[in-house]
Amino acid sequence: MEKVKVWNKESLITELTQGKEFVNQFDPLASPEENDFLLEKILSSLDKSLSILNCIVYNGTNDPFPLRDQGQNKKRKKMQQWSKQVRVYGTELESFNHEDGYSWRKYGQKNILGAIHPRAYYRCTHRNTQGCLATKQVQKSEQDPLVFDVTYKGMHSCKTSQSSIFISYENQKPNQCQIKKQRVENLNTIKEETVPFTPLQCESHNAQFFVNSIEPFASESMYLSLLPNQEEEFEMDKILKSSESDRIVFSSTPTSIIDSPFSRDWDLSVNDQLDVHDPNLMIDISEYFT
DNA sequence: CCTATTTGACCGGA
DNA sequence: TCCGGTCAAATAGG
Repeated sequence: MEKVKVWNKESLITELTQGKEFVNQFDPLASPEENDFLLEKILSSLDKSLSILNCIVYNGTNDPFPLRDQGQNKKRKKMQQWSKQVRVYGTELESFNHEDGYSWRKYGQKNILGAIHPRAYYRCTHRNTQGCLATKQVQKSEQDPLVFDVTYKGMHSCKTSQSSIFISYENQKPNQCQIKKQRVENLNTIKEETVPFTPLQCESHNAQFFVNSIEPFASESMYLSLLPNQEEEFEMDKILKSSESDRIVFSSTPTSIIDSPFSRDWDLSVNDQLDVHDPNLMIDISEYFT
């Protein structure tokens, strides 16, 4: 399972604050060298902030990447579309394969006029089997070779997501926590069973997760993946391992997104609860279920 | 053999 | 007609 680095809001605030500091220090009367230096710092802060935003967990809104022309009662575009930039690290650079919770199949690549890098076209692997029409386009950024522009088109209608824990906000009563285990029996049917999973259990197992990714098409839910080195006694991991095609819905409380513990905590006042091995972020999920 | 990727051909909107 | 997006045959690889 691929790990995706996650940053928290504090890092974002730190970066932005730092950027603001640099802006404040900017003095038109200062030497060009000094201001160049400051400008570089400002740009760097903004760049880092953007990177953090690209990785940060989305919570409260249904559409973290709103369309520009999403106005009033105007006709919707034929297909929803949103873009984001993804920064890659180390070895990912060579073979860009950003794990976003869905499986994609490449179906084309084009050189784009005026662009240095070609654009790659992907569609959902389950297009043929489940008629899922989601697609995405990936193009290396010209400004930063570590950044990829990713444009998503269409919503996923497919039901499979391998080896992911799926936290769902929907239809929950307060202070309940359960795992819905979904097994894809065949291409058309999904068998679902509910496994109780209390906050106590979360705590006793010291459940820690890497946030894998949060995608706009999963805006009311999020994918988490288990830490690979905590597998032995951890019940959920056993469940995960029981089938390649298992999908686990890890359900929690809220009656509304706004009141969601995620929207509260996902403002990532994640401080002490977090075991931070920079730059990866681990989240003790027990705090979200109290 | 099956599935995924590559890549030139093709299509259609501007 | 140009160009971005998709198709599909060829190819790769397990």
